[in-house]
Amino acid sequence: MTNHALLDSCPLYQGLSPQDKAYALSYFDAKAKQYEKGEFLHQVSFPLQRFGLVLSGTVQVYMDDIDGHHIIMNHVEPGDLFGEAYAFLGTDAPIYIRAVTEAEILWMSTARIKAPLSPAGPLDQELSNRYVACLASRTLTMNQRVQILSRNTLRMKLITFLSQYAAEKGDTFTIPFDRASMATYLGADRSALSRELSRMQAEGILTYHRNRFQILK
Amino acid sequence: MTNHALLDSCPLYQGLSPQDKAYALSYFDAKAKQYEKGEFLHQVSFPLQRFGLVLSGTVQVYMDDIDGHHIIMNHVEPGDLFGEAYAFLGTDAPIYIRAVTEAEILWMSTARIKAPLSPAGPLDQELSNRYVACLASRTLTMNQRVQILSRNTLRMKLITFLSQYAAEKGDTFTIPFDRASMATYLGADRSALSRELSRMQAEGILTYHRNRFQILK
DNA sequence: AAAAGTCCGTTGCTTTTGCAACGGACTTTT
DNA sequence: AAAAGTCCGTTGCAAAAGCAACGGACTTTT
Repeated sequence: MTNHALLDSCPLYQGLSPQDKAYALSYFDAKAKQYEKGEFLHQVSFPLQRFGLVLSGTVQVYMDDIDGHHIIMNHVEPGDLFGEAYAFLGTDAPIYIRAVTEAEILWMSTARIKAPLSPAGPLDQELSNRYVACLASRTLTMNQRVQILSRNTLRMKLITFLSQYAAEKGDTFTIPFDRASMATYLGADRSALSRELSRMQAEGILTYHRNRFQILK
Repeated sequence: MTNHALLDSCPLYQGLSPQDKAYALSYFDAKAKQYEKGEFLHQVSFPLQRFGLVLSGTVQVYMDDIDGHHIIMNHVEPGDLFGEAYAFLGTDAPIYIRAVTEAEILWMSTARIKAPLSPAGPLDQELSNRYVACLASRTLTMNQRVQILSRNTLRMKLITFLSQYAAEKGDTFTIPFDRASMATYLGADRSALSRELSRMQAEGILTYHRNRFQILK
């Protein structure tokens, strides 16, 4: 059975009554599926038929470059969506999607968005709008990512990255990355990242332990 | 009068009959406006009410970082859209939009997407789908950008950047950037970029003159 | 409890990059 | 035609960052 409590943390379902949630689940033709740690949810160069909502666990969307480096496109935690754009376009998706931990995914279809029932039910337009809003928000998220990656020193990337968390969560927060993933996410080397974090801590800019950070000034 | 020929190069209007184009223009409540070189189309922290289609000229969407560097979010040429996501969400847009050259912009509204007429005309759903497809494509474009920026050496950024053009246009192509903008787009220093390009030319990887490139291997 | 595995900080070394500054080719203005 | 402006390559130098390797703390497995 699908976890209705978690659905509330996803903008697609947020605040809907139980009946409306049930309607929404059928609107998106939602199907849950379980994955083991390390399992691939999608392989390069297949079209992505559906987009996913992470119900539990963590998922990463990434590409590989020639040197064998991963490029993290999207790091997905419970309540977050992935693949909305690919699913709508139906084009080949040159990405890997992999379960970082054991994970449960709710797979959904865009068919009703593209071809609404006629006459459309009262909720249909609302759900369509929510989906489009998610798609638009994705653009904003990626803008933030570009903002980080465009900085030309690692320190500035870090400051931008951490500021974005601080803006949302306050001075103290936990990030969903280990060091290696964080480095990949920032487009940098892990040791260079550790070194820079050390320096910034020594300079009194911040404090941290593992993936928990506190910004001091 | 709006240039109907150019509309055909925009996925929103492509292939529509003249009557359908006229309908589409009213569907999006399209209004054209002229801008001088250097003029701002939008300033930081105002909500963006409409999204734009560049009819002529060039427009850049960018942010500024603390050091006064520009971060190019979107470089927009005739036939391209900008601001689709902000316009739909109606949130504050922390960006500058500026005419790089004299430009004519077709400003459009998302009102009909959010609240379709009922009953909807036969074209309405098609136009809505086209808009959403544009939004989804934007995500893919930004993915490509992230792919470039995630690379950890300038050379790899360059190879990724140029490969993306080569994949689309073949071995020889012209890019829409001068060196300074190209460097900003790659998140790098202009002189470092020039240096790396020189090296790659010396190594026989490519040939270039100004913004025209030929990939040799 | 030992062994294996994971995560992370550290460091030496080399390469890359940013920064600042200059000059040449070319275009536009006056 | 001179002057001003723009664009771009070049270079010296200092700082930054990648790479590789090691070791310690901690967790999980056997």
